[in-house]
Amino acid sequence: MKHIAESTVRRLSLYLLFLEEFEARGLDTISSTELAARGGTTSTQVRKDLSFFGSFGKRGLGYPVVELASRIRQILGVEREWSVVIVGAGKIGLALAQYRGFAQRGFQVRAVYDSDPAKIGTRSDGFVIRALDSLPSDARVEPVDIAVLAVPAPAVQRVADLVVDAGVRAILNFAPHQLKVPAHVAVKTVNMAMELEGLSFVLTNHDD
Amino acid sequence: MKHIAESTVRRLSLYLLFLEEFEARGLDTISSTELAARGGTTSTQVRKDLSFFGSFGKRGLGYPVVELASRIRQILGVEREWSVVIVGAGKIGLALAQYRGFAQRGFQVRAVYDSDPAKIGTRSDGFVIRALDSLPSDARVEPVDIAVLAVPAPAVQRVADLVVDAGVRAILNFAPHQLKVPAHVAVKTVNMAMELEGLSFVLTNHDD
DNA sequence: CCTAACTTGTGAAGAAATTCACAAGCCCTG
DNA sequence: CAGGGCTTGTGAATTTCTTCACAAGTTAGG
Repeated sequence: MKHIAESTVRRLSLYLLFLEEFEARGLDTISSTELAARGGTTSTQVRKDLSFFGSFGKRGLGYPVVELASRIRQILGVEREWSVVIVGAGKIGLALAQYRGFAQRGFQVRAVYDSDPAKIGTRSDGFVIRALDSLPSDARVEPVDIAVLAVPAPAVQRVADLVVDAGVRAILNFAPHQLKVPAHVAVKTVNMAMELEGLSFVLTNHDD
Repeated sequence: MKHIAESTVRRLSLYLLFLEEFEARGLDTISSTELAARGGTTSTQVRKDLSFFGSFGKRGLGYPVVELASRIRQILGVEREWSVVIVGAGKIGLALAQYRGFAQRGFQVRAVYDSDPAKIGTRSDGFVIRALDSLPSDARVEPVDIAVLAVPAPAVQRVADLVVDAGVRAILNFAPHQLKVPAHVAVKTVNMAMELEGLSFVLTNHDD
């Protein structure tokens, strides 16, 4: 398959979000124009994005909502379940552990890890915090697809190395630190301060 | 000024992160190559990004670490303080309220709001949860630059409308919902499930 | 002071992403 | 069953972003 741009994948996620809203409202079909209006993009962009994966619409009519949603889920790989672990039982880690948005999309949080002895063994939101050291052996028993890292920046590279060694092939990193991982491991970093900086830039350089 | 790409701004944030590391390590100068290696980009990209804003380096030598960091802070508008409020005193909102990464960059969390009467008035991490209804009058007394929205998706548009009416000009949205706001308001949405979907896509379509 | 080894800054080239423009298909109405 | 009004799918054009290539400036060493 031709290389798909990251931006296209992000938009597909958005489209899926809207399709599920439309699905809930019982609509049968939706046009690229409606989908675009909802997501702040253009109808051409919607059609181009979808065209990379096939032809899902009917000319003159639009796209069948349920079917398109299902196809996008397939494309994104979210029609199956993914096994997720959270590393870091701080405020952010625990908030993520109980976040419903993950489960809704088939991301099953299996366990929460921490290296702080004071936290290990304690219960929070139905999770018993496990020792980080036990992650590799746990992962052998029950493979982990995605590790969410919510640990302090100075520790995150070490933790990333550990989860990669444990066979994890995708990492969602919340620490403000750029990870170095082998090529076969996918990483996304969410840097919340960076997002605010983006807003700060706009506020500062906005000519009004 | 020429229009600056979002991707450039994101990279500037990254450069600043690295520069502060270098600063802490006491290095005087840094080359575009070193900066690039650290952030997974190319030296040309670094120089091009910086060139939009001026010439900060010395040929043959590199960039003065402290000065470049300071200039980037200026460009991003983070050499000043920004007044931030959090709306939504759920797990995620409270985690964000106490997140140190914000304060480190001059983003001062002034207050946490919620509309749940059971939460209003309770104390958490040093914040007394305020009634969402009081946000507009609070904002008149002490202006709010940025609102961070950590409320359920169905409520977020209503909340966004409220904070925009209260004079907020930038929103960081954590709800999985695309906001509609007036043109003069800057919005960034962090959709955590969407990030996982991006990883899911890579895991699914990765040919190995 | 001259040369070698770096490094920046930047037009120009190249690649990638988005938008344009339109043929082709579908549905509804009369 | 013909025509009008929509809508998709997609090559081509355009715009945007990245990379190339190199002149020009700096330092260090002999």
